[in-house]
Amino acid sequence: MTLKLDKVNRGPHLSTLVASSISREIAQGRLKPGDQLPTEQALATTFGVSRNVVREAIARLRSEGRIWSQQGRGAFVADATNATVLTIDYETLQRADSFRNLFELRGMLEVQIAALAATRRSDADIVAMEQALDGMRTAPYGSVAWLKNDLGFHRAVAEATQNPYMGQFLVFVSERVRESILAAGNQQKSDDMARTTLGEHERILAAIKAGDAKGASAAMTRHLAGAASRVGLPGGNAAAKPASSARHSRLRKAVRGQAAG
Amino acid sequence: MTLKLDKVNRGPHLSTLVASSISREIAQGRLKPGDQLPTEQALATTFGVSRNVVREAIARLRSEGRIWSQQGRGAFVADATNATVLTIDYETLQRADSFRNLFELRGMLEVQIAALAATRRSDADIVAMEQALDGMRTAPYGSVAWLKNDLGFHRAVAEATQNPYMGQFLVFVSERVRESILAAGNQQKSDDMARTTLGEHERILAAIKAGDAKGASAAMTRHLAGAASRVGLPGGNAAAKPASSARHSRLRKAVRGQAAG
DNA sequence: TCAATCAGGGTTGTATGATAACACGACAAG
DNA sequence: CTTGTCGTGTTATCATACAACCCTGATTGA
Repeated sequence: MTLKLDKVNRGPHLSTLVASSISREIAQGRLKPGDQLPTEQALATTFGVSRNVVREAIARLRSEGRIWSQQGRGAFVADATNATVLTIDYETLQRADSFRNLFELRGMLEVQIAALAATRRSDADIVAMEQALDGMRTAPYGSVAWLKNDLGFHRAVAEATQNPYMGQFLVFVSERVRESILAAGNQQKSDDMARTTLGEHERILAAIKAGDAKGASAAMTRHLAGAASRVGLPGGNAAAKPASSARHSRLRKAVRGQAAG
Repeated sequence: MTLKLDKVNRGPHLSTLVASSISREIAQGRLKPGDQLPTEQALATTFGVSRNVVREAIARLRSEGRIWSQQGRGAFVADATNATVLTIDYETLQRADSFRNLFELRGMLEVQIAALAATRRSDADIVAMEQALDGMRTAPYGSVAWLKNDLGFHRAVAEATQNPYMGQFLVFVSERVRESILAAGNQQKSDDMARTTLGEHERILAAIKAGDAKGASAAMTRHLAGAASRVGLPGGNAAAKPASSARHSRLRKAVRGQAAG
């Protein structure tokens, strides 16, 4: 049988724990922009780790634009708008409303992207969409191959806009949505769903092929509504996950037995 | 007197150089997903740095989801879809068409957000928008305070959707757009522009206040069209400009300005 | 008095070596 | 063929030391 381990392995590294701890201090306002962080040595002792680990954590936060450091002075909290990367951390992803919100954002992008794709698609884009659709036809519904081709179809649509950022953003949001779905884990499959989903995709492709922007966005809207109901969105925000609070058992060697159950 | 000196230097850290070097290897396909990276020791010797520096670079790449490492085995290149952060590096930001593409993405978000905000805004949201507008009225056009309030207005609109991801994404994209504008450095100011821009914002606010979704998105569309022309982005066919003039000095200047605001 | 200089401590950046934890194949024993 | 052990290689972490740099305050010179 396929034993589904939760993919929360999420950094047994101490530096990850330190980084998210500091990150939380910033997010919750206990460290405001401009504030100076404690020295690396102080952080090392308070967290009970070596200064090296603290430095890895700081390197990570610095690359995210959250903090900024200068030799001889110290490390400081950066302005929020300086963030050079867009990140959605795992904890907020687990909240019940985050799935609905992400889905809404995804829909907003998809509908507009479909319309744009209909007016700009090239022949190669059409081929890519058809290939992804074929891949979905030959894979069992909900399997890894199916999901991969599903995402591939939507990415092909996004790339048909000839705007690379569309695909980049859409894939990013879609992946977060997919993680949310997996975290909820309440999806049920049926052959009926496979047929319905395929039909929705085919209608999207047909509209894009015909260069019908309005039709494409309408078909995409229908597809998203169907997908929402398939994952139990309308009234069913079934967030039955027990909130994973087994995490902070004080740093150090608490990470040993994270087999979870 | 705090005079801004040329001290930015943009990453004197060796770990930054190592990280971007590895990152480039991945981006250019010399390291494919699943490939194993050289050992930390090997990387340290080839780059001529200490193993510690390599570890900081790897910690950074790992936090970005680009690579994945396991104790006792090694570090491996992760799948592209595993990226947990969305990042737009300065090199692609420098390309001529990236500004147009980012602006298009921003517009797509803004128009939809405005419509959604009109149906969901609370009184507090309206107050936030009015405050931002007041801030724009009392600041000189194009000044740091003006830009801050401009962004604040759009963020207030996004927050009125009651979907936190909307604001997060919009601010991120808008900041990249602003960086692009600063990098191009071809903006010219006039009092006329200030009045026009303010008027556009006021019409957006009025529509949102009235709960008029269609009006809000229409007003936002007009505002974006105006903004596009103000930064020298003609409506449809301006992609031909080679514009390879943006050099590193310009880029650094833009980075410095962003750090100040 | 005032200004420049300089010494000292504190902080980050980097290097180096050592140890623990883990993965994996080789190899012998059953 | 299976199992247990062991050795090697790798990452994760610790500890220490030094270099580069910033800031402050005392000293010195005019």
